[in-house]
Amino acid sequence: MFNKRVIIKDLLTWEPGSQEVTVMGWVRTFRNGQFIALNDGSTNSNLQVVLDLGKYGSEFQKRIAVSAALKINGTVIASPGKGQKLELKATSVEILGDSDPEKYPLQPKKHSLEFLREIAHLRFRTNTFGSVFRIRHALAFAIHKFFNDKGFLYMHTPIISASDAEGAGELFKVTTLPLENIPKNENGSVNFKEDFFERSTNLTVSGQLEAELGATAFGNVYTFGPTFRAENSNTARHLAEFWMIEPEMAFYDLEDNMNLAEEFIKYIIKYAVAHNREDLEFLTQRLEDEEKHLPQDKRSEMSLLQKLEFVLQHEFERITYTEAVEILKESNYNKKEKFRFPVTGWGMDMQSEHERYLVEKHFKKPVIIRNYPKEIKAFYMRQNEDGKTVTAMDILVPGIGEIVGGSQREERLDRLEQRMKEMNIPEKDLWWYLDIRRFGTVPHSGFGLGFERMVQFVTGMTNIRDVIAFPRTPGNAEF
RNA sequence: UCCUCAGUAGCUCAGCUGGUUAGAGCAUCUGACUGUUAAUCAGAGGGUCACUGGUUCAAGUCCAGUCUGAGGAGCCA
Repeated sequence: MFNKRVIIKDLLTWEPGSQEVTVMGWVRTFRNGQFIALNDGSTNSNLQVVLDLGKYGSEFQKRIAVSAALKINGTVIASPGKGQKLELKATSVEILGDSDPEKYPLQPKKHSLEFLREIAHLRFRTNTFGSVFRIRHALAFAIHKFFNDKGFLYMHTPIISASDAEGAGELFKVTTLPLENIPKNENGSVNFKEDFFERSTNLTVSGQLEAELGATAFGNVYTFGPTFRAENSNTARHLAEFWMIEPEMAFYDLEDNMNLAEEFIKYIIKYAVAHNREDLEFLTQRLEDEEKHLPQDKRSEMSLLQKLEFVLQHEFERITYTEAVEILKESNYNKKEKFRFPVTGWGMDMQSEHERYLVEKHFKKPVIIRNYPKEIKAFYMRQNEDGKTVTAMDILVPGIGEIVGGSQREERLDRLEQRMKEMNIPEKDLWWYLDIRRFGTVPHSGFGLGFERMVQFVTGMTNIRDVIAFPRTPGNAEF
């Protein structure tokens, strides 16, 4: 019988009254041969367990080492010591799993995030990663709740795909062909007829195109699944395997799309602020301690919790691409030539330093930029009447950059076909996508939100590798 | 992939213009103490100075290459 254990998070809210309970967890510290700080992952707060002096013998006490797993029976009493309201007076202690202190790498002290990344299988046992992953869970749950409450249908789009949806980026090939002896056609190309699917396939880079098929039947759908990009990107905000949320809505124009995206982002932040207060307070403190080493001008203007509250209380700034370029051109930064990449004018693809200037220096809050030049955006975005721009929108947030990319989709068959020709997208692979425009086509819109970037924004973690359990990046697929 | 910086004990780091047996805090081990909060006190063990090659009487320190990591850039979510 193991499931009668009391969860420490719940127990800590009790009024002590000599209740007899069983708790199980892992030792965080053992002080004075008498006091165990026990943690079961439900909260960063530890339960103080008090042992009777001399009752267990020194051999047994040695086994109460950091991260040993214990089952403890005891009574909940008011704590005479400072620092905790209650404690557990142990009546019996059982060691479920030993932890050799000579070999266990974690200590009750600060570790660098780089070091913890190398022991990702153990880093959940730290306060920082405990908080990050409880918040990650809460955000994932809030996302499903938000869409479910709005009547969206959760759609599972394929992981293995034959189409290169956005024409974007390098793909991971999926094959069962023998790598040491790949069957070839007469012209030397790979003979995919002999492959498992009898065609070339890869891991998905987006579920959007399939989600559009769902939206034009169910009205509102969303996907929430893994996404794969084989780009050789080595940055604090890119992963080869990441999770993406892609809502797709029929009868939505860009305005509706932006409204939904802003409401959505605020909803899930609000959920975390309401349900993960303790973890957010811990991470807020962590960031403040971190920034104590930095010079004054490098420190954040707001604490993590202040930043989240600020985002909740203010409208996102909404500007057009054209306005964004004007702001950049007129900025003191540009006039003093502080940008590494000069602002060349309309038609330029904004560099991250430009986006960061708009978000962090100029507006100091999330910004939605819409109506980009069609040349720098994907084929499926709806063309505006000016012949130059498409109804795209990106949402940029301080510290992270682009967190959402979306658009109204081109629902007019002739316009879509013309754009695909211009961009050399083969129509024959996407016949099903075009069919949607042939049979009851409707204005529709959607966006993609990078889940890990969202978790970064809410937790304040600066490296994306620290908000996913086992990060996949170039040269790294351990665990 | 490009640019910049770094790699010294299990962890975090010090080690000056090259010069004897390479240091500290924490952790670990031994002992003391016992209502502690990253407990405290005393002692002990622990190093291929990332790797390979070079310069030099002498290299942790200088040079070259390689590997690994971080920050920035590109690609993007």
